[in-house]
Amino acid sequence: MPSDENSTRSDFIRNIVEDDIKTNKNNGLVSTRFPPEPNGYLHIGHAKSICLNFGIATEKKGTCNLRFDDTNPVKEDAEYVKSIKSDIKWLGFDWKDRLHYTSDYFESLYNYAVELIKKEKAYVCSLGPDDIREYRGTLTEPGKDSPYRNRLVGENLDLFVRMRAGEFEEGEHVLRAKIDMSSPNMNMRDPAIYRIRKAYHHKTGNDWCIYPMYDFSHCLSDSIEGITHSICTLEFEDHRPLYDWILDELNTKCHPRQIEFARLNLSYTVMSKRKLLKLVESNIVNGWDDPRLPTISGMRRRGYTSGSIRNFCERVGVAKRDSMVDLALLEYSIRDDLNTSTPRRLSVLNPLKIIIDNYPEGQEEELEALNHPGDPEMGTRKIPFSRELYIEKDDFMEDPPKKFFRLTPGREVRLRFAYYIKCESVIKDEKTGEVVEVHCTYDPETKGGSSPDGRKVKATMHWVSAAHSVKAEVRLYDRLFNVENPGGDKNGPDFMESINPESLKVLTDCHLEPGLADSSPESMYQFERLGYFCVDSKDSMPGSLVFNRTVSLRDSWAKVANKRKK
RNA sequence: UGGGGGAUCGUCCAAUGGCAGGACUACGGACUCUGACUCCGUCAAUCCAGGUUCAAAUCCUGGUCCCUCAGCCA
Repeated sequence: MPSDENSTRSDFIRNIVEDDIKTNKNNGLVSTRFPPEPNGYLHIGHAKSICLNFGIATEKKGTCNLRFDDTNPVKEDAEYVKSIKSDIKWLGFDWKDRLHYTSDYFESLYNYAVELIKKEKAYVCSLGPDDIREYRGTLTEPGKDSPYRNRLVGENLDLFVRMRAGEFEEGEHVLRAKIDMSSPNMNMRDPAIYRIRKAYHHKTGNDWCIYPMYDFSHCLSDSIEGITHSICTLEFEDHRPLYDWILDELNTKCHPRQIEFARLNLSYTVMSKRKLLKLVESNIVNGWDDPRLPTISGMRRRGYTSGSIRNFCERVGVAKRDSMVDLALLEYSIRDDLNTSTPRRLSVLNPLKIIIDNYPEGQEEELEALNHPGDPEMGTRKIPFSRELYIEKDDFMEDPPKKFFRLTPGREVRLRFAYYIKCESVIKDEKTGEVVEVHCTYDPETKGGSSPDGRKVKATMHWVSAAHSVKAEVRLYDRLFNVENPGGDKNGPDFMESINPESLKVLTDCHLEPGLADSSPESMYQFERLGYFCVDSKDSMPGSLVFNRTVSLRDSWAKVANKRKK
C-alpha cells in the first residue's frame, strides 16, 4: 500500500465525497471503481485515474473495484486484461476480491433493456447507420424521429429477442432509448443502447451476438456494484444526463453520482491510444514497453518506481480545467524518490584514458567507497585503483572556459574516494587533434580523497580502473517529441513530424566499476554525477550488461555550458 | 450560429465574501569528496469591462478566449 497516503489532500472531488459522508449520503459509505476497457495498455494518464479512485477509497475507508468495461468484443482482448491487472498491482493498488467485468452483467443488462422496452422507453430501430446519422440532425438543428420510433411494445420485444437469438445481421437493427430527438444534447437524441456484433468475446465467447453500448452499461454496472462516486474524464460530462436518465427510468438499487475531472496531459509526449499505437506499429519505438513511452510498462522499464508515479499523480492535482503538466515535474518526482533509495556507483559513459605516470606499473589497490553519502546505513564497498584509468570525456578540457573547474592541463582535481591527480600532459591523435590520452601524476598523501595539508581542489570526478572495469551498453533516453504538445495544433504539423530524432542514444563503450558485473535486472543505481540507471529487464545479460538511464541528475554546469554555446 | 464545461505566477494545484498561498521550473546565494542532495533567497498570477459590498479570484450583468459533443467506440 502506498505509504504517502496520510496527507490531508483535498480537491473538488474529495470535497464532494467528504460532504456526502458528512450528510450521510449512501449511509456514509464510499465506493469507487476504475473501469478500463481492455483494448490497450495503461499509461500515466490512467495512473492518475487509478490513484484518484483507489486513493479516495482508502482515504475515506471505502472500496475501489476494478471493472473491465468489455462491451465491444471486436476491440478487446484477454491479453490486455492481463497487462492491465499487472500494471495496477505494480502501481501498488489492490482490488482484493472486487474484480468485475461488465460482461458479468450481460444477462442483467439484457433484462434492464427489456424493462425499458416494456416501459415504452426503448425501441428497436431498423434504420441503417447512415440513416441514423441523417436523422440525428446536427449541433444546431434538431433531429427527426425514426420511422420505427412508435413500434409497439410487443413488436419491440419480439425483435429484441430475435436480435439476441442471432436472427439478424450486424447493422440490421439496433435498440435505442426513446428520449428526445430534438434535445440540444446529442447524447439524448435516442442513443443506441444495444447493437448486433457477431464476434467472439474474450469472456463470454459466442454466448452473445448483441452487446450493450457504453452509455447503457456503464451507469447500470456502477449501480449493480453499489458505486457511490463514478469518477470519469471531462468528455463524459455531456453523457451525464443520459447516465442519470437511464438510472431514473429503471428500477435500480442505487444511483451513483458521476463526477468528471480533466485528464492528464504531459508535455513532450502523447497519451492517446491512437497515437501510442501508431508509434508502436510504425516501429518508431520498440513495443509498448519502450522506455520512451508514457505507458506504465515503458516507464517501469525505464526505471520509474511506482512510488514516484504515485507522488507525481498527487503533485499534479485534480481539477476540471484542461492542463499540460510540465515533464520537469515527473523528473523531479523520480529524482526525489531515487535520491534516497539508490546506492551510488562509479561508471564512465564516454571514456577518456588517464595514465598516472608516478603510479607504479602493475600495482593495484582497493579503495573504500560510500554506497550513499547521505545514508551511512547503506555501507561501503571496495573499488580497485590502478595506473590506467578512465574518466569522462566531458571532465577534461585542454582549453577550458572560465567556469570550467574539472581537469585541465596543470590543474589538480580529486578522483572520488581515491587521490588528487594533476594533469601534466596530453597525447593527441595526429590526424584529428583529438585528445586521446591524458597523463597525470597523483599525490600518494591524498589517499581516500583528502590532503593532509588541507589544500582544496575545485572538482571531484568519477573514474574507473581501466583493467578492472566491466563494459556495458548504456541507453540514454530523451523526450520522444521536440514540441510540447505533439499534434496539438489542428492546423499545425502531424504529431509524427515532431519526433525527436535523438530520443535514444546507445552508448556501447561504457565502463562500469567491477561490482556492477552481477547486478540483477531492474536493479537501480545512481551513477555519480551522471544520473539514475537501471538494468534493462529484457536485454541485459550477465556478460553483456544493458543499462537504461532513467533520468539524469540536475546539471547546473550543463546549463552554463549550453548558454555559452548560444 | 445549439448544448455542456473551463479561464489564478512560465507550469500544475489552493484560497468556498476577509492578508492571493504551495509545489515544479527559472534565477541568485550558502554548503559540498557528486557542478547532485540539502538549506536560504529572488522573480512571478486572479481573462476583460461594468456593478453589489466596509471588503470580490469568489456574488451579479455584459463580453472575450479555450476545451468538448453530430460512433451501431469507450
